Formats: sequence, C-alpha cells, structure tokens
Amino acid sequence: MRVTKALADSQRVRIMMLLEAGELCVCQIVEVLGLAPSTTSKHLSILEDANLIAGRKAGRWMYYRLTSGTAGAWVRPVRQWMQTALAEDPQVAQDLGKLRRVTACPPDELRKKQRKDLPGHPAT
Amino acid sequence: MRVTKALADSQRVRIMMLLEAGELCVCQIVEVLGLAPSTTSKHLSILEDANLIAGRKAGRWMYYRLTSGTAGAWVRPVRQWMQTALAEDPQVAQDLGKLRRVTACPPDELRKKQRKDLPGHPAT
DNA sequence: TCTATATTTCGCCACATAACGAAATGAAAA
DNA sequence: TTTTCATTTCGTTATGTGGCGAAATATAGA
Repeated sequence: MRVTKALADSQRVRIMMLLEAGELCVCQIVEVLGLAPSTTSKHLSILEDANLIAGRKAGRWMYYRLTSGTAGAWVRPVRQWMQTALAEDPQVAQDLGKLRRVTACPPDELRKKQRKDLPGHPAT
Repeated sequence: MRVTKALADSQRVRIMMLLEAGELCVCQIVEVLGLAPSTTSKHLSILEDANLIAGRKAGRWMYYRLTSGTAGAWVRPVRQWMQTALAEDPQVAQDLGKLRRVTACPPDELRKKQRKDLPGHPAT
C-alpha cells in the first residue's frame, strides 16, 4: 500500500524515471521537475518511506538513488513494469532531455544558475 | 498512473484480493467489505477503468472478475507482486474467511439476508 | 404494463494530500 | 565562531478523494 500510494502521484513517477539514469542530487531533481525545493523534498521522503529510493548525504548535498541489492529486490518487478508502461510517455522523454542538460555541470554550478534566475530580494 | 492510482486505496486492494478467488457479484463484495453499495460500485468502476477488472452483466446482477487473457497479461506481474506483498495481511485473511461464508449461498439469498438485516422504513 | 430490486449516478460532507513560502536544520566555508 | 547555503520541516491554502444517502437506471417478474 505504501508503494502504490507512493507511485500514485505523477511527480513521484517522474522522479522514479529520472533516477533510472542514476544517482541525483535534490537540486538537480528540482531543476527538472520545476517544483519548489520543499515540495520536491516531500515527494522524495514519501518515495524513501516506501523503500523505493534511498538517500545519501554528501556534504551539503543530498543524493538519492533507486534502492538496490536485497532491499530493492522486490521493487524490481515494479520498476520493470513502469519502464514498459512509460516507455513512450512524452513527459518522461522531455524530463530525460532536460536531465541531460542539467547533469552537464556539477551541482554547485547548477545552484549558481538557479540563484541567478530567481529575482530574490534585489531592492528591499 | 491509472493503475497505481487504482491500487492506492486499501478498499480497492481488498477487492482485487477477493477477486483472486474468482468472479463475484457486487452484492457479495458489498457484504464482505461492509461498505455502501454506491461506494463499492465507485471502487469497482475505478478498477475497471484501470483495466484491472472486467464486468459482466447477468440479469439483474453484475459480476466482476480480474482481467484475463491478452487484456490482463500486463497486469500479471502486478497481481503476482500483490500476492507476495499481502500474503500475510490479516485484513485480507479475514476477508477471505468472510467470503467463504458469503459464497456459501447464491446472490439472491444473500440479498434477502441483507435486506432483513437493515431496519429499512418499518414505521414511517 | 406495472412493480420490485440490483446497480449506478449524483450531490454533499469530511478528510487527505499537493503546492507554496517562511522558518528551522545542519554542514561547509570564512 | 559566524556566515552561507542545500535541504527539510512547518503552516496554510486549494484541490482531490472516499464515504453516505437519495434519486436515476435497467432488468426480471407479476
């Protein structure tokens, strides 16, 4: 039930498909989804509670990946089924395209760009 | 997505597990779940829209079953995964027990009992 | 045809959940 | 130690969803 509930949201399905490409930092996922960091973090915690993904802290950055090994064994059929079901999904294809551009530079450079794009508080 | 959404509700999961035992009429499912007929019908339509189950009308009764053959082929891994995940679920076990008692008599007798149990409008 | 009845549709209410921004957290850098 | 900053937690709001009862639908029987 936790697993199906976790996968019953399109944003979380998008995250799962992104992570098929490999480990990603939160800021990279934020960039691709176009959601607020707080919202994205919540989604990640729900996927983690369902044991679909696992997090690893590295300095200031948090990296998430699909669960592997014995812990991820029973998730295998679910992933395989998602792959076939969403192979042609246009949203997924678009996300993967954006992901390539995002992963072209390391997380810290990505964050620089993100801060630049936002107006912030330039004239309080 | 429709499939995961359909399976993201515990009552619908219960229905799926019940139907593993074979085709069932709506009133039988109502009896086991203990939900209002209208609510149960809604759940069934959601499962049907997700192609997880299929309906067959027989006289006044509507029978539902798990999708089979080519239509149900891609649901196979999902069902198999549910079976292993919920093998020990106490709610599922209890439902199957109740189901045995419910299927002991045909639908029309079951409905008679159901009508008897409800107070109805005895003194309007 | 008219009645009884199994199921579905509709309208409503209560609760769950996704979204955001603001504030809190915690780890690196100064 | 103080500052910076990636991430998470919290509070709020808008929307989605499950539940019921009443009314509508459709079919069997009188």
